[in-house]
Amino acid sequence: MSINSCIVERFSELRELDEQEKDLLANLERDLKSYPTGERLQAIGDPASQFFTLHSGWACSVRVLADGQRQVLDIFLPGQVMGLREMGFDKSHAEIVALTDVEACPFPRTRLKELLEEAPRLGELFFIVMAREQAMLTERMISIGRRPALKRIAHFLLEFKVRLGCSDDEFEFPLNQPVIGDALGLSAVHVSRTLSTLRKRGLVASENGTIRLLDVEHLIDLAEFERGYLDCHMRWAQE
Amino acid sequence: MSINSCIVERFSELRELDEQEKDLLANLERDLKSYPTGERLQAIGDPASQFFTLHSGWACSVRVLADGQRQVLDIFLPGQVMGLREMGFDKSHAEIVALTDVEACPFPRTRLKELLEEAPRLGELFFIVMAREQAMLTERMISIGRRPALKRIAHFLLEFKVRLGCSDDEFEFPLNQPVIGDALGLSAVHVSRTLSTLRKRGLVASENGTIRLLDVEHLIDLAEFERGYLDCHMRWAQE
DNA sequence: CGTGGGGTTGATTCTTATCAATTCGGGTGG
DNA sequence: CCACCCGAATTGATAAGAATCAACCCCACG
Repeated sequence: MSINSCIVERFSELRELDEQEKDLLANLERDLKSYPTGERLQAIGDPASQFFTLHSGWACSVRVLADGQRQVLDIFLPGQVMGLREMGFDKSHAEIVALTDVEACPFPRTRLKELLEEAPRLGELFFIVMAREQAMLTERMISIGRRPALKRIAHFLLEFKVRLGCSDDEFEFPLNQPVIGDALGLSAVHVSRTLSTLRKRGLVASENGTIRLLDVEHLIDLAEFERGYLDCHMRWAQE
Repeated sequence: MSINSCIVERFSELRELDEQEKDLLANLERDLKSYPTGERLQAIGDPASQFFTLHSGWACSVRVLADGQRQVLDIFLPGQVMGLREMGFDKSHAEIVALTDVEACPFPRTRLKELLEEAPRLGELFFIVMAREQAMLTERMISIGRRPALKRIAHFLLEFKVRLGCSDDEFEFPLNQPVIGDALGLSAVHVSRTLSTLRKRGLVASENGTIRLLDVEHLIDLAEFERGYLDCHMRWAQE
């Protein structure tokens, strides 16, 4: 393949893949299209007949309520398959929106079905991927339901440190405050205030799209962040 | 099989099953154990090496925070597989608790793997089941994040009407107010007040474990409940 | 008969939303 | 180069929604 495939990279973290499996996965990421920031890749009510692999940039799925309020459901990073949740439904229940300039590859859901027939051993990996995404959903549900704003945001930031796999404590973070609010069930104004107190406490620093976690241990403590959260071990799939 | 199998019933709603598939599924529900109300089927940190099929009664998965607050993640009804989300992780991230007297069948996760090897066509159905559960999670995340208590509870009640598949507007509803609160990110006290205003408005009535929706149309309107939500069509799996 | 869990109700407090005004920085066009 | 505009972020003042605390009732159950 000419481009390096993010999805192959991701899945390789779960289990050693053979060449056929790698090829099949990489095919899901072959025909990249570019979408500018803010572009809507999928609208509510669209027939749920296609998925997307995200190759570069950040995206999210979001549900808009009657009064204009928004709830962000997922934040997608490169290597993720977007739309898997719509599997089993006729119509999409959420929009998919590009949060930065994005390269993604749309593919029909039948392709996934074919792929699983050709390489049934990949099915298990898709299960694990879905389970991991559910774990992120439930963790955010816990945040929104039971944690105050400060812990919510601290937890949210730590989650990205883990998801991005950066050993460093400074990373690109292109989410603006309204998006953070819509992901965490807060108003943009309150996100601003809360980030500001995190800054005042010397826990984080940020400048134009980059965030730096100044005291990870303290943050983990504050957020009751579970170490090992999201560790999907290769062991599992290899048993 | 001697007992009728709830899980076979459930899966049959998604696709016509052949006899082998039915047998394999029914096997997951063969060795029923009884758990009294309040019993913990699984604890946090338990090795995530087994799942449960729920045969009768209601159960939930719940996460307890350091300060004792709780967030209920799922409410399980008969025919559901409990613990699927832990797939891919070493340790369980949530408790599973019996909300009523319960009959359930624990089985090792390896059984699921074997089953999928013997009947690969069932894999797709498990995907759809997981997607449907994710849809319920996201819908509740939207409630908790963005809907006021009245709409939250209205939506919650309507969801059970759909999940229970009861054409009637009156059904068994064994959840007490603390549990409802923990599922919806509210305090038990506020659940009481909110249910009371729903009653005052003539929208619902309830007595000892039974609830009656007096004005479903109005409730749907109030909750912005999407008709067709959770309709996983047989069509999908049959394509 | 006590006991404890669930439910209700009232008073008060706390967190967060909302509304509004201001600043800042980055683009755009004259 | 500057005036302008716009979106994002900040800050203050106020309001709304829900939590908390507390008292009480009811009832099933030992």
